[in-house]
This record gives sequence, structure tokens and C-alpha cells, in this order.
Amino acid sequence: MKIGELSRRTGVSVRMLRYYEGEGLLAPLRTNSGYRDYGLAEEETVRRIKMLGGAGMTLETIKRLLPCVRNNDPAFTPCNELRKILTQQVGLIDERIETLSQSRTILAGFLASVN
Amino acid sequence: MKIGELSRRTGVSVRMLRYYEGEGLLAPLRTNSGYRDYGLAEEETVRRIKMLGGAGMTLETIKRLLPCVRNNDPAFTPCNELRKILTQQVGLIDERIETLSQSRTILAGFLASVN
DNA sequence: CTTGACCCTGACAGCACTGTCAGACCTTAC
DNA sequence: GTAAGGTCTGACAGTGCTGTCAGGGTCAAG
Repeated sequence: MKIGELSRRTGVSVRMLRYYEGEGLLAPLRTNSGYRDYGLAEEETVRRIKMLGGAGMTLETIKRLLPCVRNNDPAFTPCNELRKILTQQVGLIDERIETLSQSRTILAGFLASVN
Repeated sequence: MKIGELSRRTGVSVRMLRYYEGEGLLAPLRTNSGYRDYGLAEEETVRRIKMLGGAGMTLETIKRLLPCVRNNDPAFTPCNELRKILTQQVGLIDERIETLSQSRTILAGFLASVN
């Protein structure tokens, strides 16, 4: 399928679809005339990228993670990295939450002192 | 005092001190030769900016907030905005925490499924 | 008068995307 | 064959800071 259709089907903008490719996350075939030609596998990949991105991951991180989940037999992917990256990401999120909580406390303190 | 000293005293980089000024948060006097000349009031302002920024606020937001806390009689500042902005900010932080929590859940789910 | 430390302005770079525009080609259908 | 709609590449803009560099002036000490 062409890029416009993929965009419609996945809800990812044409711009971002091209960007993913530029970042090495996607490598669709090309027609003779140079049009990108996506298959169902690519569509699935885009959905995964979208999901992982929705979980706050950088494209860079997703790129490292993608080879581990590309095929559908999760248990057999030779990816020792997977757990490591995932764990790392959770830690990162926890840090951010911690920072925000501290900020919240400070602000709430201000608010209370203005009563 | 000159910018270098203020930087040392507050721990805010010279670069950022000038940036604050560009954004309209600070307006130090100038010596004849054009050097910025900061007083104690400015130093106090910088500390406030730093604190508010540390609480995750945008300079833009801080700028709106600053007039409300500049002088030292908090109760009398004619700033109905203060509470509003502060409340808004807390709400914003809560949203971000919520988003991150959701991401965390997703990632933890992945992690569990890889066991 | 020279040296070194400090200050000035202006501009470029980087992060991690995301939108938009320009100029040009392709495809499909009427 | 022409018009509409889709696609291509490349580049600039904007977010919210923050570092760094270039080219040049200032100030105090020796």
C-alpha cells in the first residue's frame, strides 16, 4: 500500500512515516516510480512503534527494541537486550515521576502559603 | 554586582542569566561601559526563578507569576492570578504524572510478558 | 603599557519530534 | 490530453532551554 493509505490505517501522519524511515525504523519497498510500497508487516511495525512511542519511548530506544519484537514468536527472539532496555525505561519513568512529585509538593506548598 | 558574581552566588549560569533578561524576567542596571549591574533584589529574583523553574515551570509561566511574589508582603500583592496559575500548574503536573503512570503500566506489562 | 580575567552581543548547535511549504513527478480517470 | 489528487525530496519553523564560540570592549594589577 502507499504511504497515504498506511497513514490513514495507522493514524500516523505521512510526515512521521517518512521520518521513521529516515531514522532507520522502517524500510519499505519502492515502486518503479519511487513511491514507497508498504506491506502488512510494515503496518504491524508502525503499530508497534506507535504503541512504544505512546509509552514514552524515544525513537532511538524503539529502534533498539524493534528487532526483538518484530516476528511473532516472542519467546525465541535472541534478544537479551529486551529485558534490559525495558527495565531501564521503567526506571527512567520512575525517576521522572519522582521529580514531578517533588515539583508538585513544592507548588502545593506555595499554594497553601497563599491561602 | 556583575554577572559573574551573581552567577557564582546563585548557581545559575551566565548564559541563563542573560537569557532571563532577554525573556523579560530580569532588568538589571547597566554601568557606563555597558556591564550589567545587579542588586540584591535581582539576586532574590533569580533565586525565585530558580526555585520555580525547579518545580517544573516554564519561564513564560514564571514571568507571569513573578510580579505576584516580587515584594515581601505576600498577602497584599494584588494578584488574583497567583492562585489560578499555581492551581493550573499543579493540574498540569498531575496530568503528566498520570501519563507517565500509564506508560509505566504498559512497559511493565511488556516486561511481564517476556518472562 | 601589557596581561589576564571578565564582560558584551550575536549566532549556531542540539534535543526529539512534528507541521508545513515549495517545486516537481506520477497516476488515474474523464 | 488534461485536471485532480497523491507522492517525492529537501528544507525551514517551533518548542524551551542550555552550551559554546567568535570577535571585540573593559578593568585592575604589575
